Amino acid sequence: MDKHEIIKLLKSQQINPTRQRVDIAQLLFERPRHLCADQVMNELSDRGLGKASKATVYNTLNLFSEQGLVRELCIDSGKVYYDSNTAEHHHIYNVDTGELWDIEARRCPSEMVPNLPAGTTSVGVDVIYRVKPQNSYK
Amino acid sequence: MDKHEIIKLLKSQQINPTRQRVDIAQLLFERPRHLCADQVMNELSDRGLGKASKATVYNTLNLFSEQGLVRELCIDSGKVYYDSNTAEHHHIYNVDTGELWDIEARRCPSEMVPNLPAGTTSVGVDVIYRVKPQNSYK
DNA sequence: CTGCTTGCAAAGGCTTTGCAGAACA
DNA sequence: TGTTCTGCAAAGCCTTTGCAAGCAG
Repeated sequence: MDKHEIIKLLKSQQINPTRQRVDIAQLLFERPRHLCADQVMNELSDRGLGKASKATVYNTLNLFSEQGLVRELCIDSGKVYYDSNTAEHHHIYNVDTGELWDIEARRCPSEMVPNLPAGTTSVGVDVIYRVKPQNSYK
Repeated sequence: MDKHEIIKLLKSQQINPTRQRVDIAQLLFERPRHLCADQVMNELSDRGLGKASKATVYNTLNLFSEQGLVRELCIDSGKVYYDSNTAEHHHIYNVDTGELWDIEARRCPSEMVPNLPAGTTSVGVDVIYRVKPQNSYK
């Protein structure tokens, strides 16, 4: 996704495309990724991209998430990952190595979808398959 | 589950049944529950049960989790919940109110279980249906 | 004694907040 | 000039750690 498309994307969500926001969006949307705040900070400086302060990175990621551009991922407590793939999908997580893969969502037969509590409506479903190396002792 | 059973349960997992551990286990196993560390601390003092220090509560919950007596739940980042229901099951989480319900695991037809990455083996699957009140603006 | 537990306080990691200065329209 | 952002530092929350004192066999 080039800079022009990024700006269009941000504007489409009523997000003012400031330099920092565009830079962060470029990292996220160059391909489907899972990034946490400090990875964003590091990549910004490792590449030629302009830097952003910690506060701005957090603000921006929260903003993107509120606007539905990314999806917050709660894999293991401690830190939040932001998933730039907003299509419905599930995850496989290697608890030993931290690797995280997207997998296509398995569409369940309708009789397998649970009844939601009265008065509630669905916001989404998170499915995480946790795996470990076959010869791990954990 | 009475005190005697609790002690037997702990011993069965090679856990020395100290006073603090038994008290914490009683909270968890009186019925299927989802508790985080500070809730455990509060309940210990709110009821006649003997108190435990923060460090001990955390150590104990981690110990129980390592020994498979409880399951760590990562619902929203920030804090860890410990689920005393270790039977295979899924969850419904109300993002507005924080309510959390157990639901029976839907056993998927085998063709819906994803292929795991080569060299890995399954540790478990977490499924969380996120819901909100029907008239919430969130 | 010796090893395991506890509890306090300090340290640590991640995230949010307050606020002054900068940028932009 | 007014609004919106940014960035620094401080504060906040949850959790872990270091270590001395306590307890049990």
